[in-house]
Amino acid sequence: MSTYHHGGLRAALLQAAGDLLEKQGLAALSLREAARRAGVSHNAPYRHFPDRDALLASLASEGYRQLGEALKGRAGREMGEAYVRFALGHPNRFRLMFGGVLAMAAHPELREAAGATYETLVVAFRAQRDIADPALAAAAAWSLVHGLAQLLLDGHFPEARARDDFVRQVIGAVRFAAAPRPA
Amino acid sequence: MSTYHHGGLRAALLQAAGDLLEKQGLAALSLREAARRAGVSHNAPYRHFPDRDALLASLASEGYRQLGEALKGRAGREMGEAYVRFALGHPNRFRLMFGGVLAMAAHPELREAAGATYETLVVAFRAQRDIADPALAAAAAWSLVHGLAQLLLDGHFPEARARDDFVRQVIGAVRFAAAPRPA
DNA sequence: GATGGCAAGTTGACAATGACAACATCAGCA
DNA sequence: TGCTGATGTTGTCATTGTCAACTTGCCATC
Repeated sequence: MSTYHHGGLRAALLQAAGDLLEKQGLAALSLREAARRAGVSHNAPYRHFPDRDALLASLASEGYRQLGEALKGRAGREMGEAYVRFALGHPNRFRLMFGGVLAMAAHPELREAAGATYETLVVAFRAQRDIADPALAAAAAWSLVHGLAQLLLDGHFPEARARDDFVRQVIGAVRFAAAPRPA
Repeated sequence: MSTYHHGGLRAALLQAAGDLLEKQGLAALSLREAARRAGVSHNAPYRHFPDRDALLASLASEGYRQLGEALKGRAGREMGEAYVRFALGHPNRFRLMFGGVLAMAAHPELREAAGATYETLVVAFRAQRDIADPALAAAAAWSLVHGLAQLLLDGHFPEARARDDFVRQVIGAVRFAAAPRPA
């Protein structure tokens, strides 16, 4: 069987690149190494991705979908905790998604995946009737958990020995402005 | 005047690298380009920084100090807004500081600069007596503004046409748990 | 069943980069 | 005067992203 044509190279590359990213970090992720691991020549990836950034964008999009899955079905605090858990569980993927390496504008695929995930958040908040402005609350909630995740990842909360508790407490320390007057 | 010895190479490199970073982004920042701009050979930087990461760490430390300056003297909402303003005003520097490119642990200089800035935040909150747990509130506040900044930077809030107002509103949508009982 | 075209892979090349080693310059001090 | 160490320099290497040109082999069409 001639293996000249790989068959599922695109998927194999994403797999290899994902492995590299998660286990060794973004810096270790080169197109050539991914190609090596997929058992093809150093230029084969260009048949499936216009350039390195395109590969990264695909990995990030995967990440948004995974994150969306992790949030689905949860609400409130629980959703926030799931968000942070995802970030801590996939630090390098998370950083790729939000590290500003990729310009959202240049990768429509990214924008769509990210937008869909955000939508999950907004919907969850829209359900709670006693909140003044659900959209604003959703933005604030996302900001809170996102910032918390990022700062934990970067090691900015050394006092957080027991991460799960810390996360719960921080999220618990916040209230959202109630609807001014139930008119 | 023989210019064999530059005199202030370290500072000149930081200057050049800072320019590159802020104007063209992290990807465009190479040791060699910085050396070129400082008018020295491609290897001169190694006399002042062990490797590229060390240069980046210095740039990030500068950033923490600048951020500290921007926060100093402000409190509450105002401090939060200043935080976001700093991030939006120096996007690439901010991303370098928090993008996870640098491992805090590997650069003590970084840890110290970041810690000092965080201290400013905690102190500001400790002053407010009606808050249950100031340390927790500080962590939550930092998370909130940090996440907000990051998400804005990445373009995740396309609805935020009027950024300043949006920031004010999001920050305003949050309350911190009050002290349970003024014992 | 031959054939021609096109997607998918391959080899080869190039410039840029981070890093190492060996050499050059020069200020200050014994 | 002459040494020495910090600061710069030149030379070199492996790695990487990307472009160009060539190869393979499946599929449709005659």
